[in-house]
Amino acid sequence: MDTGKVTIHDIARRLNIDSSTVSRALNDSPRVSQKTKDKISEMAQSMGYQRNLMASNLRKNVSNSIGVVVPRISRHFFSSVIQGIEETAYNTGYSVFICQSLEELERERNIIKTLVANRVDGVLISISMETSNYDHFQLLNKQGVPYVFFDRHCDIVGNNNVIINDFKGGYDATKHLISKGCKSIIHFSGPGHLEIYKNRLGGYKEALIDSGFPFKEEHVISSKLMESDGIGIIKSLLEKGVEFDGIFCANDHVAIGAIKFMNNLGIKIPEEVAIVGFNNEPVSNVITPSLTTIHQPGFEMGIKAAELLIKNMKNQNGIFTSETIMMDTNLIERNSSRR
Amino acid sequence: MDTGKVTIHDIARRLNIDSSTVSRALNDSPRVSQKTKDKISEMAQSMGYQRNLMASNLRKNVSNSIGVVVPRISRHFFSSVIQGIEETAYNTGYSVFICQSLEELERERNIIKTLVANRVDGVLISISMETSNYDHFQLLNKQGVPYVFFDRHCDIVGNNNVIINDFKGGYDATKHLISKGCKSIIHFSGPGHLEIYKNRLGGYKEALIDSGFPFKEEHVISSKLMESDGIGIIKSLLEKGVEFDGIFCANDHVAIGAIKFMNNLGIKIPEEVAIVGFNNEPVSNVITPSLTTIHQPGFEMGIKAAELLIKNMKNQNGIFTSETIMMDTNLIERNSSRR
DNA sequence: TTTCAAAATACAATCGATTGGCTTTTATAG
DNA sequence: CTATAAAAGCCAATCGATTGTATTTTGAAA
Repeated sequence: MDTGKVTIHDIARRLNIDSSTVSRALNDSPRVSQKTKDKISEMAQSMGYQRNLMASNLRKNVSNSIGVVVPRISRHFFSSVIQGIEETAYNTGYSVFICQSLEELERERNIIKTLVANRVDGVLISISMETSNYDHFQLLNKQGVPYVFFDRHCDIVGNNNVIINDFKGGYDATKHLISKGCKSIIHFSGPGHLEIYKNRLGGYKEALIDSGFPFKEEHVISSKLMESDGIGIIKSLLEKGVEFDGIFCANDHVAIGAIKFMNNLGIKIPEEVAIVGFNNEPVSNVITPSLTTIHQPGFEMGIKAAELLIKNMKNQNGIFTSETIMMDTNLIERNSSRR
Repeated sequence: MDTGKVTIHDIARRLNIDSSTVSRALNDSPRVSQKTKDKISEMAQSMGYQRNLMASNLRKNVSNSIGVVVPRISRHFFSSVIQGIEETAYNTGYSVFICQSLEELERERNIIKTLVANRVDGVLISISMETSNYDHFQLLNKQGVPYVFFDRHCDIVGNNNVIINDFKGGYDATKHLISKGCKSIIHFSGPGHLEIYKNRLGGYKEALIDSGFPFKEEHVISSKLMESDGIGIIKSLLEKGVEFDGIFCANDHVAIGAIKFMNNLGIKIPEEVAIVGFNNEPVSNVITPSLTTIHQPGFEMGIKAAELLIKNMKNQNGIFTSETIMMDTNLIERNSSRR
């Protein structure tokens, strides 16, 4: 079957030499003379040769690519991480497969399978909200594909992780509200099985206790942290007559929903209720009042995660190490808590 | 070299049959008996076999994948288009390579090369702001890789495009401002060589003329449409003493910048200046006042673009057709122009 | 039991690039 | 002019799956 595409054999035939010499020349091997190299690369150029990576990779048994699995690329945080990953990958000659689980476990499973079938050399994963079962990652172990979790990780030991210090983020956010005089602080938490939300909650709890405030179960409300959840939660809190003067939200979206709704009700932010988000999404600086939030170094995280993965990919003497890199957050004070 | 990965040959050896039978069985060929198929798939399962797509694709001379090139995945519009593309691709069995040019021509060039080297079966492109030279797309023609432009297209005939009716969008936005009583409307335009901005500008012009207003060169200001540009442009307009009571922005970001800056100056929106954006980015509904904008059906566009591409990929009898699908926009009225 | 088409399976080439081993060419020294 | 080591290049196997052709097996009819 003639595909119309030029191969090293075509070049070899034209120059009346062997295809192995062409291959070596194009790879700048010392086993080919400069004169021949020049002749070959000129011919390759003029014939419009493009190396077939599928063939090359098959032979070399690598793919020179890494897979990235995120819940959604549209989330600012994830797209900055991806930026960082691509930066490192680009500099080290890897190409990047970006995949979205859309927060669905089923898709996450399929993605892992496809990545394995495509023989990626490594995988970077931030798990979906639905992911509470980790069996599908065993496929990576079985196939000897190194992988690193970033941000949303699993509570399994022996993994490689690059994570945010969510505990400190939650702690700082809560302490900040306390320092602003809040006496009764609600926490909008995420799905309970996700480590990051457990840790943010943990930080919240400890900050309360450290400051001599009681921790109340009923002050923690879990949801999927969508904008609409913010509205619903505020509504039901008011209906139940729960008193509060501060909210720490586990992400910015749910905070935005809450702010919009409270703005409509005429509840004054930050005077009556101060609010802190998490993620530093671009919207957080656009809403009125602007939202105090916890910044996560997404770009740097991407770089670190890719570096850790590549380190593991090179270290293919069968010895897998496990390492967890924790990255620091910082609080950005804006008007939603400035008083 | 033993890679530890199971191949059809390993399965064949274990069952004492030929690897071709294993291959046919796993592909559910009628040439293999049901009994053998069962035996093989059971063994494949238990040995943890995963098809090597690199080998399979090499042999079949396809990759079952399409490449997508966008300026940035973090732009809401592009991520919705990608969602649509993935939807279609997923349903037709293709996997998707997502790549970001980051608005740089150089990266766009490299991406095209890498995609070609990876032998993608087709490419979907939305060009970068720097792209005014189209030579690198010739590589796709030379290699016989079909491609479709979406949103940001080239002004070359014979291409396949799925585009927004930018002219109508610009026309509607301007007409809307006029209907709200604006007498002097400024247009924040994008880089002049991009078709989409030319067309939005064209719509603006026609709407003015249709309504008996003069079109003034000095009312059109071009920039890269970043948030910071919005601030800068307003500043310089005020310094120059240009009078205006309406702004039509070629994207939402530049509009956000302008709104923030005018809010700070105490210029009342929409009373003193009404403003309309373009893209319906999520922030447009978060800023105060909320931004009237032109919605583009990103998701649907992704579906259409992928469908058109796949149609072209199948139609590989050498006859290339060219088709341009134009998608309609609609104006979303919000507070920045409600009066 | 033989016959023979149909069904099932085996053989071998192939996709395009890479690479260890072997042969030819070249250049230098004796 | 020959010997010989180094340089250059060729040969052939290989990566793993697919597929056209050839061969064997099966089962049913004669």
